[in-house]
Amino acid sequence: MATLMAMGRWEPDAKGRMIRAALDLFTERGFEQTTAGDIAASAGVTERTFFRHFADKREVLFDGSATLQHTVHDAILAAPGELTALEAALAGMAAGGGLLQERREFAVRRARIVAADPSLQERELLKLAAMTESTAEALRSRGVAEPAASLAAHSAVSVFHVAFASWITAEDPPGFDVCIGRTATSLRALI
Amino acid sequence: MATLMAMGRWEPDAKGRMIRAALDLFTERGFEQTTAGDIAASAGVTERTFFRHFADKREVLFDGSATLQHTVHDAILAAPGELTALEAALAGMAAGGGLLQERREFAVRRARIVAADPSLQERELLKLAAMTESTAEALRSRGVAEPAASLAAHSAVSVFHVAFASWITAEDPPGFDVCIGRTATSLRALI
DNA sequence: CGGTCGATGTCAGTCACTGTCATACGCGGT
DNA sequence: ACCGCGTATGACAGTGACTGACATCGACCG
Repeated sequence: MATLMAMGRWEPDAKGRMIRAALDLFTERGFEQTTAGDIAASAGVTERTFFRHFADKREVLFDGSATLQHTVHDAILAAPGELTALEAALAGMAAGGGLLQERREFAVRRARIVAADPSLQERELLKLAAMTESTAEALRSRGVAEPAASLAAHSAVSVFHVAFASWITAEDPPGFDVCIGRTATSLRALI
Repeated sequence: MATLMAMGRWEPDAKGRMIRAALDLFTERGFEQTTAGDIAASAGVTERTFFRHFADKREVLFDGSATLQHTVHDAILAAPGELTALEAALAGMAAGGGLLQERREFAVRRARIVAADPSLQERELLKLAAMTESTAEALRSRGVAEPAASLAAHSAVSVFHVAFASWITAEDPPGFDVCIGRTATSLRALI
């Protein structure tokens, strides 16, 4: 029962060590100036092991994205039935924001690294696109038809995106749900 | 006067030949199974020349993106002053759609290739993000404040995205502006 | 104590991309 | 017609991201 998950031959939590090492090295030298071998060595493993844990060099910065996506998806399904499509999707985004809120320091460091490299922004956009599709699927499960489901999903993720930017920038961080609420209000004023 | 632009040492339009060769090879074998050297050889140049014309292998499929972005940007600036932020942004998207409409066959083949490879979807998302930022900047030039400018830009590009998907899928292609109009109507119904 | 399974190390290989230098074409000047 | 000159290209070597194949080690299971 002590070896339920992961753990390799030597020290435990090889994946976590690589994630932390990558965050440090990327902060010091930048993403491009850090090789996969550097990260692996810094974590006490070989380069080959790095690529067994992460599909590519960028993925080391996106370990929590699947969890975030599932949290959002589940929150949408669990939202009160009387909510509109957009309201339910926004409730999901607020739930996802709660996850980030618990590790704001990590989120800020990570955001700085991503902002400095276009290839990391690409990957971030791909994760957001996956969250958009997952959100649309959840809305369809609630009986929302196309193209309303896709549009509501895109709108909600856009709100998440804009709200995240303001939350990460703020010096005195308000709650993520507050940022989402403000941004959603601005969106409603547009139409 | 015959050598105003481009032209290499041998045959003219090396860039155009590489773009067409890439489209053919990607269609036949797929993106990953085609090397940059394959495309170059098929176009009668060396691999090194390929990378002189395109920043990376994926860019060969995104040659028109800068033109599209500028067209959208200019159309927003040229839109009637009495339009709301979202209306002006949507007018820009319709103008951009007009560009794609002129080469629908190319757009369809290209879309199929992109849909089959995640790394190409990443690049497409990055181009859309650039268009979003450019759109937001144009709206700010019209006096729209933040976060309304960013949100209107995100909303308009989302409409463009969803409308494009329906336009590319349709067997009997309606006008792109019609698709945008329908999608925009669905968006307004959300809120 | 031997067998099995999973995570790791090792090594060779492909391909995307880059820097450098030599070369050849088109063009303007004389 | 000849001569430089700028620019696009060819040739070549090198780095780093990733992958496949195989051997090894350690923990658990009987």
